[in-house]
Amino acid sequence: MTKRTFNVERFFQALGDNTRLRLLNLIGEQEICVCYLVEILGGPQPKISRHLAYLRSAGIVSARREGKWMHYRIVMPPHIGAAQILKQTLGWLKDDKSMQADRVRLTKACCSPSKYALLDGAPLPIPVQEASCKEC
Amino acid sequence: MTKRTFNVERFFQALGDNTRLRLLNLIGEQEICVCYLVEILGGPQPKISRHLAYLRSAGIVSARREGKWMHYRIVMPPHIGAAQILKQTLGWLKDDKSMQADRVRLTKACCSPSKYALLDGAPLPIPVQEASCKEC
DNA sequence: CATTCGCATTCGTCAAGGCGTATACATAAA
DNA sequence: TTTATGTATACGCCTTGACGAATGCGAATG
Repeated sequence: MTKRTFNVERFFQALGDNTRLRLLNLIGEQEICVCYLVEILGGPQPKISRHLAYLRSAGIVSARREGKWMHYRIVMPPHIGAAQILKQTLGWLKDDKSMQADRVRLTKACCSPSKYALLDGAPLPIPVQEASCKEC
Repeated sequence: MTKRTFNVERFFQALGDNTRLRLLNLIGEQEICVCYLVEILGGPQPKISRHLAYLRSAGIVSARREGKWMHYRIVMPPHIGAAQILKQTLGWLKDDKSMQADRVRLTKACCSPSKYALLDGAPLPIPVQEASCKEC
């Protein structure tokens, strides 16, 4: 709704921030509620929200409202080249130590959301495409 | 000499600017003199120099002095993931219309440098690795 | 030497963007 | 209709970085 034309500069700029890379890593192949992202990244909620807005404006993620919860998922850019780079980047993140740690913490949070004040009653992430969540 | 440790954010930020993408596209698999880059991009020389400095600090290019001429070439980042993304990006640029036009103009300049005031007497680009320049 | 040439850096200005804080908005619950 | 909850936006502050213009610096040339 915001950015109609895909912008290459904007695309790379969106990837040039560690918080946004962490968000993309956590979202991965799921459609995930914002509250999980806030919980795992640990920062103030507006910070997360602003970075998600940036990713939206860059056309890298899309949002869906479900009641009072917002679900985010990664959308592949229209340009084949950009899509390949995004996939490659996500794969790259999987090999990163701190990114792996983030995902482990997300998995734990998913398995027992009631232990986290922010997550009590929150909807679980929904795998998209053919991906499956072995742990949960 | 400037940045010792490779920085992921810095890497993507370096790619998030059209002038720098044009520079990387022109350098490609050659070791090329700055004067060509100034000639093709057409802007003021300090602008080109500043962007080249940015790419250097991000560890994406390296510079070599030869007399009064400076030659730039692309260096692959130490991280395999980053290297793959850089290669993919360079390939992506090859498919872009305006980037192709830049390369055509570079080829023309290489074939008759004497026609350009800035390039009279300038050293020709030197292909690196196994790449060959069919046109020149 | 001084000059010229190729390129890099500095300076001042301005816009973009990151952060924390406060607030607005949307939905659901009471 | 009020209140609470989840999320987004607005605001002020500060840093980064892009630009044009001017200047600095190394290497060749006279």
